[in-house]
Amino acid sequence: MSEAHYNHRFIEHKWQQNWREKKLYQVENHSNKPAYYVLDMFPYPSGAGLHVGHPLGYIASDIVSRFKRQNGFNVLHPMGYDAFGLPAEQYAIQTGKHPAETTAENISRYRKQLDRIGFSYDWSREVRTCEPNYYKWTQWIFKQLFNHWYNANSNKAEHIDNLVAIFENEGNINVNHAGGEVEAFIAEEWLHYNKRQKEDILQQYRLAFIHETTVNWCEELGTVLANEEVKDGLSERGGYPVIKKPMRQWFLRITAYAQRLLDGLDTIDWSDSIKEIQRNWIGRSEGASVHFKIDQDKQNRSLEIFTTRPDTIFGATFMVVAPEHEWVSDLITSEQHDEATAYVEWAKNRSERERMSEVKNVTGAFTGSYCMHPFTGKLVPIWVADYVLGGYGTGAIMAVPAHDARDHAFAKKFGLDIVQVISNDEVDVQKESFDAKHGQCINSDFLNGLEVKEAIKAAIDFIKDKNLGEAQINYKLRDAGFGRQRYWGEPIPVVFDKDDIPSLIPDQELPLTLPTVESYKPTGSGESPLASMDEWVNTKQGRRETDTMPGWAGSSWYFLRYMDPENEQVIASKDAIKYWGQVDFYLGGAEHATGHLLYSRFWTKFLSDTNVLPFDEPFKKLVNQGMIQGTVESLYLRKEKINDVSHFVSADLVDNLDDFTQIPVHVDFVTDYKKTDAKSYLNVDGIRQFKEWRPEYDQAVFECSNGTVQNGTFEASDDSIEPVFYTKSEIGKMSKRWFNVVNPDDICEEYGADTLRLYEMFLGPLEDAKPWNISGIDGVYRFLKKTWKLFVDKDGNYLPNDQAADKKSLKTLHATIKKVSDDIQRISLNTCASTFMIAVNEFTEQKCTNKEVLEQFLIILSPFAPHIAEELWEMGGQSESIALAKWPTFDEKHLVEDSKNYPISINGKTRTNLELSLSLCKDEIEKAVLADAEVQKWLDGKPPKKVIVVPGRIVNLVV
RNA sequence: GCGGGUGUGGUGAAAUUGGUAGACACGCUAGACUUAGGAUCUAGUGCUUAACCGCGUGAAGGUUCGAGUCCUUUCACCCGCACCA
Repeated sequence: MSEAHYNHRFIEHKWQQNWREKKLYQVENHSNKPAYYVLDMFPYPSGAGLHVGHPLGYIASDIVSRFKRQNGFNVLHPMGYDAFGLPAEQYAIQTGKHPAETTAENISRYRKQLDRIGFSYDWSREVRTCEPNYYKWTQWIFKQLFNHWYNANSNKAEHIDNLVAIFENEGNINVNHAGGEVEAFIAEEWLHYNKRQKEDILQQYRLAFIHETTVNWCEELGTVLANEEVKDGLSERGGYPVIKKPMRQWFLRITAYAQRLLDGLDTIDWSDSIKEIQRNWIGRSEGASVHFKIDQDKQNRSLEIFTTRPDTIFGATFMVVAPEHEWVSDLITSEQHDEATAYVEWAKNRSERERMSEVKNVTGAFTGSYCMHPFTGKLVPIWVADYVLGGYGTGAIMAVPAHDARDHAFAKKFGLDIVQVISNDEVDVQKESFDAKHGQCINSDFLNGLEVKEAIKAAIDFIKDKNLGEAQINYKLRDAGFGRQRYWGEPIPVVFDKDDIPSLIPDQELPLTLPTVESYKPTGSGESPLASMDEWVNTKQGRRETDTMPGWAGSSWYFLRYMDPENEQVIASKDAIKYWGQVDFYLGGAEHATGHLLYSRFWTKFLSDTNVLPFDEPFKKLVNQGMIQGTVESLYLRKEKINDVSHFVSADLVDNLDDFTQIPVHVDFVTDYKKTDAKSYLNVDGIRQFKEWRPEYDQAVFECSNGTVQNGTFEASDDSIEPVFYTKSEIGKMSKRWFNVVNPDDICEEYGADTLRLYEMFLGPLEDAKPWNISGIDGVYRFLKKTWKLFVDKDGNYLPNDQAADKKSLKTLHATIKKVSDDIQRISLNTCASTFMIAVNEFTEQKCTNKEVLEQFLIILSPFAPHIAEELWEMGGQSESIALAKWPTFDEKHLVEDSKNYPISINGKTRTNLELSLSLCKDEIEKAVLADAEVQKWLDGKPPKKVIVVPGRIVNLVV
């Protein structure tokens, strides 16, 4: 006897247990079916648990997985955890609880939440980046990077031993590599270098290398941050100030792959916006490097600059070097010493934040030195200014104030010459620079009369001919800092000997496991908590590296480990990698555009160079799900206290926002939260709850338009009984921080996982950001109940039977098959949900009881709502899971119509409809339309000027 | 400033190749039924109008028999990058 009513709690529990026991979603690495790999970006298991936004992408990818499985693919659909990270460590600092412990707890909570939603993950393949048997391979990849260099001739990574062999034979004269600048040496010299010198040279070549640089130092977090982790001079996590500080750091030479990372974008199916973000980040620009001979230089040196506008070289009236430029102190003359040195010191000590916030405010100083203009031979002064960046190009520029806004501002401020060299009709270059890349050269000797584009070519040719420089390509992309002064990360498998020369620990000692420490507090000296563990740090081979790897290390290759998670010999077997190949479908947030998504592409290319992988792009197709937003509720608080008492003011009374700060309020206290057509507000009870929650405001006054509330009593200014204290409602992130989190568990409890799944899809296009709004969920729940009623009557009897299906039902079924099959493939999952609703409405109307039709419908519904589909499938006597059922084939013949209700438009406006046979030809249709009484009325007896007949679509008359 | 994206009812949104704009839902309005529910069913619901007409996809032009869709200009909002020479 089945349940008469749709009971989601019972059904979902039953089937989740059944799938688990049968290991239904476990897959093998061998199959005669084609492989398909569907991957979610694995989560960082935070203490807050999942909110309804997280599963959005997981639901979509689960639908694709189930769809592919039913279409005959062997589908790899795994899940795991990105388990190293700062929050667990900060929690440990506060509580002393080991990060491994909190991480494990968070993971088990995540798992429970995920299980309730009915995903088809193969959990036997779960990976956790913090497990030694996982990070063993992260360390192994690091070792490979250390042991390789980038050969710019063969355009791939090669083993460092090959490089050493070359050095021993012929020095580095013929070596063309991507990496640091190295002075030329011959074999003889190499052989005479000592160990230290050799290693210093090799460090310029290795893809993982240690290097003294200025880093983004965050005092508060006690760590170095990558550029990506710094936003506007503040740490992305926590918002603490970040300054520049010199430090010895591990780096990965991602810049070696800049061009390939750029080129590879053309081969993958990702959104334009993500590709553009990456292109922008890599920041390729073409131009020329030019040497400007320094006047009166004892060493006879030339200042090398990079420009994308060599066509404007005759307009270069001064030079600028960055304060970090290595020759700055040499360039500063004794007359200029005091002023220029003071400036350089000042500029170097400015924090990132100060530099950014004062972009408009140009600063700089004259060094006292001059360069010789390579084209004219004139002397041009050399300035130092921090608008030129030490890290880009050569850290020096030729300034062309007439055609570059920044140079222009600088010239104006310091009274330097402005010489126009590109003609234009719009701007007076003495007042404003003309930066556009078009116009003709003037005042430019042999370039005169040339268009900008031609002039660039001509100038580069000249530069090359005269040996003044060469054509050059620069990238904004920087090498990636790889060391973190943190505990909760992968130890870097390196020891330093007594001469401080780094070497790798041998493979058989991997994994180098993370020891237990007494304190997780950073040492403050910039070293990780590991540094205080003498017995761990000091080994026979030397002193261990105490930095750990950054968060992105483990996530840069995790998709490979799912293929063969237990393998102890290699990161994954060749066979497994060959069978599964690239990720066919990758789903996750767009916020990883310049982090994870770039680093994993880099590692994949590297592993491809070293023959670990047969492909060099990790993710063939990428879809970015939009954020599910929440409504943030806040109260307006006067910045100034009145008589030492805090005053909150109802939103309708607030005029000048500058006088107020916004204090977030827990949405549970708010009346009419998110109801349509109602403004949300606090009543007396809400105010009381708020004060209990934030006791520091216990004495506060709440001003509303109908009175004030203080100490729990409401003094009305009119005859109202209840205060209405309006809150400010804004669409924003769903986050613990804003107290507006909706837990998927609650939705599963009330409406069921199938409703949650279908509703999240129904909400709108997957890639769009959309606010979570509970009110629509009833419609989806009703739909599932209606679906249930197609199969089960009110007494619990199973309804479908073997009576022949009528034509209409077959038409509904096949239209649905077609639409849903197409829409899943173009990831238009919201329209699938509507299509199901239409189908169920039609079947209900048709009183369809044909078992075959209804069961085929269940199959296509099952990726979206697997539990109810499974239950109704079983009721029909099926013994195998619906997840293994074959996706129905669409048959055109059921959709063929013999007539069409033509819209008849007159002058482009639809006026009437006419039912006509589809077998009619154009002329016959025209005749029939003109004969129609309604049409005649519109024609008013006159013949139409023109008749357009589109058979099967529309008829349009022009009168 | 540069790059990417989005603007359609009271709300979430459909409209895949230019062919009946607003599917499917939410909400709302009436009504039915009743084991009074967060139930079910029926009808209506872009604006305007008694109705016809008219007007309607951010705005203004254009192409076309026909434009949400194509072209030009422009406005607003969101996201990313930003002193990158």
